[in-house]
Amino acid sequence: MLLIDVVRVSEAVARTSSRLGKIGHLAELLGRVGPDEAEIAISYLSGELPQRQVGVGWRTLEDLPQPKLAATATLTAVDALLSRIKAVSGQGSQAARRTLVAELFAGLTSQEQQFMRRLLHGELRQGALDGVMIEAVAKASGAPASDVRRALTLRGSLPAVGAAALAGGVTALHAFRLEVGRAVSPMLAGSAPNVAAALEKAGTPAALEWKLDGVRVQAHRAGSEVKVFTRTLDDITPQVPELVEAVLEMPADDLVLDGEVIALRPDGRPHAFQVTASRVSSKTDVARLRERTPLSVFFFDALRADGADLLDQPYAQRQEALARLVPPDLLTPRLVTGEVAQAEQFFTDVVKAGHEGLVVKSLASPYAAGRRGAGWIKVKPRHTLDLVVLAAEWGHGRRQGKLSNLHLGARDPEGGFVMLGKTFKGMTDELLAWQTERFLELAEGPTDGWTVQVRPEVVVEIAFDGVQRSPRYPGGMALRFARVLRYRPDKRVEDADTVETVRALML
DNA sequence: TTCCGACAGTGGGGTCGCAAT
DNA sequence: ATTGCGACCCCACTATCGGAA
Repeated sequence: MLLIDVVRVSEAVARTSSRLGKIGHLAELLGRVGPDEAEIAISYLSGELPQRQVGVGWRTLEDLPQPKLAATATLTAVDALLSRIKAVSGQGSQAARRTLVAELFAGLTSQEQQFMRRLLHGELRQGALDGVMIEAVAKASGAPASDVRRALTLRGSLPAVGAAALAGGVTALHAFRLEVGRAVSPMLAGSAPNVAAALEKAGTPAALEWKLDGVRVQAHRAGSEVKVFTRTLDDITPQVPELVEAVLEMPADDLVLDGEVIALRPDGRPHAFQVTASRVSSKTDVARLRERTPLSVFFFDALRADGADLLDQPYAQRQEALARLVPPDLLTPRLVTGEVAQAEQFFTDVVKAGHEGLVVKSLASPYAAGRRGAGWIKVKPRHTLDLVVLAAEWGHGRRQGKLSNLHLGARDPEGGFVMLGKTFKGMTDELLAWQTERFLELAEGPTDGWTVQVRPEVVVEIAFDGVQRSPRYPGGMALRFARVLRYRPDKRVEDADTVETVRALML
């Protein structure tokens, strides 16, 4: 199959707003792709590369060779070239990589170049990724979507699952099983504004677990071999020896556990997230790093234990298995209750202990891997500040032509403003239209064609999760997860919060 | 007919490893 | 030694479609 066939379908999908229409276009192509090219086609049309990453980003794609006029590139040829690019990126010069990237793009028409560039950026923007492709695979193979989804959960790769479904239908899908040593898509949580709302969603009584601000880990043990994966299924085993040792001490040699790894201070309070993230991502000198910044692990779920898969068991039963295997000090603190007052007290306690909040879990829910919002709901406290808009950046995609990303500043009592970060979150279309007009009126000073500097006259109420140390911003601090709540036309700039107020929140 | 769950899109700050400067 | 890029850790929120109620 030619790349242009895939590109044309992608464009048709992008033009269709109906999901069923998108699924129809995708399924039609899956019906005519050969078995040796199915994985590549599924991969591209769900916005991924079979190679995952090939070490090519926006900078490498800045200047590309002249496009060809005739579309002759085959899927397999393009795929082979991408594999070579990945191999060179793994060990070799950027010059060699650029040569191969140029070779790839020189063989493509301008239409194909556009597609490949977006694919490499991870910004397909056709309105269809995994969720829609699952339905398309189901339609093309005649298998139920739930079977496709379940196989994906267990296998972690939609191209592999899709190709199997196209070749062998439902039977092939049922052959996918949880395999110790291969990561399962982790179950994700939805969110609620407060504990009462979360309890309502989960149903009572519910389990409330501490939400620790660390890195999600999935630990597998087969005999004396342990592997640890992140949320995106990356293997981080060498970086977390503490966790490996803890799992090896457990009285079972066939298990899969879900938990969170976090760096704690000697007094038991958590380090800033940056400290945990740094430890977990450091690959060199791990032995020395662990002495200075040891990692702790807290497990909250068991996906396999005692030779049995537990994914379909209700939460309460998985907890029993977990408690049998994991020593009490490695269990995530939890409380089962249906009383709102008791739950709110637990929330107050966890925040006072310096942690992020709670995850509220339905006692009946199975481990619905890879989906958000099923039976788990997170609750975190929310801070707010009144800040001043210092600049705005033009948006991309559906926000093209709209000023989107805001530069936020706190008032400096000595005069001027100190930038604390940016946000593009929380804006409705109506708000985007309004702020575009307003900030163009207030535009002032130099522009790089991308960022519009504005007179600091507009006060905006910002919600955020916390203040973190920043090596980037002048005040040495930045807001974490900032989002717009509303504009405050009733407030003057002199009423905005000061740098001192923000600094006090960092301590 | 209305409601709501799931999805895609739009980007945020911080850190590491690696190659180029 | 420093800088820039790519990848990946954490992530919130809105718009939209289409099945559920």
